[in-house]
Amino acid sequence: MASVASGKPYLTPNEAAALLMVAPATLRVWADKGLLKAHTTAGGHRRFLREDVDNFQRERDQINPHSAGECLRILIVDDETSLTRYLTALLKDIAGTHTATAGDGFSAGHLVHTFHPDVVLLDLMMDGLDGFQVCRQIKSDASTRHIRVIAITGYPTTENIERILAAGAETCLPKPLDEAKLLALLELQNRVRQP
Amino acid sequence: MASVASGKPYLTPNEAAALLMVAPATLRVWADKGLLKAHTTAGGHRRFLREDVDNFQRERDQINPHSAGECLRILIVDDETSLTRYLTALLKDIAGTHTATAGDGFSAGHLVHTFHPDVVLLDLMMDGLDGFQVCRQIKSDASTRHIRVIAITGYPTTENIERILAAGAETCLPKPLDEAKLLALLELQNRVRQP
DNA sequence: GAACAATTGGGTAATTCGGGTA
DNA sequence: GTTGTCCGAATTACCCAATTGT
Repeated sequence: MASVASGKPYLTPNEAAALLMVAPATLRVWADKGLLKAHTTAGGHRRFLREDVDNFQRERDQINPHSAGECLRILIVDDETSLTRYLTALLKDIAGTHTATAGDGFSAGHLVHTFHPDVVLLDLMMDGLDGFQVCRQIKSDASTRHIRVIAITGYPTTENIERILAAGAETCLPKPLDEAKLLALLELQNRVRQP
Repeated sequence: MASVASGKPYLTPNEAAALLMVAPATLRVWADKGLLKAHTTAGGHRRFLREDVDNFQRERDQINPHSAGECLRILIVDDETSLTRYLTALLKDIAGTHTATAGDGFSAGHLVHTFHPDVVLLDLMMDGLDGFQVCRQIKSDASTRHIRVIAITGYPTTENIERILAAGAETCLPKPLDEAKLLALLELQNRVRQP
């Protein structure tokens, strides 16, 4: 019955450096100077919170090309039009969101690079499309690794959940979808609904 | 299923200048004028996205940005490993070629943006992947439209051929593949074989 | 828990960059 | 419109021992 587990809530130096479009060595300089807030592991390695990285950029009036501005960009990957339509309707009424949908693998791979999503809502069981693979590929490429992946499945078995989390998803939500929980994950609970 | 991964997701001024075949000083002028989209690091250095540079290049003149290099980049899209292995073996012995393979839709969509192919060799009939759709999507996006698509099919019916050409493919080759014809299309007939 | 590959830290030297100007 | 050059500053490369994750 376990439905929610948390993935990795921090960024490694390499990931943070990629986000800031800078070499890892530069990130060390910034962290040492105190320009960028950094946490430290027991062994002395630096860890960064996405929030801190975003703030760091915002303070410098910079736009992160990967998570541009105030708008939360959400990519919905599912071959069932019923779910995509439901999710699109749910999210588009909330201020400050931007959604796109992919019904097949090629679209998904394409949009990951042209739509530049902050989050991917990913159905696990699709015809001819392996959600686990999709997640693994997103997480294995430097240019897309930072994208949050929230999995959705009608078969929330322990094995499926473990597999998708191992693939890099931060959470696995069961169907039918708990709206409140989804919005909480996206930090959209308190946003104003648009007319 | 992807076989080629890309490095950092951004370009430094020197790298971008090299791609555009101009001096770094010129790049600064273009960036300052807003002709070329640029981001900046915390220290004020400019950073460019491959995508933006490609788009700029394409707008500036109609020359394929990658044909400028010596190397012909070939993406093979097929879920049959037998054909991909055959094609990879055939092409990799030819000087000045670089190949990547995608066995599923997501990989294909991903590699179209990270591998930056000059040509896509596309099987039409794949499990869970519609080759016609893939071709149509490549041709409908400004950032990938310039990529040549050569279709391959075991069912070269008049209808299939017409459909894929309508979708934007430049040719449809029947299986079994005519090596000479393929190499002629790629303009590789006379290239030296590597040891 | 042990082995292994990948990543990181720290330090210094080398390179690249921005801006002004020609 | 594009490029060369100069200098201080920002970024990066390179080394290797330690840490991390699987």
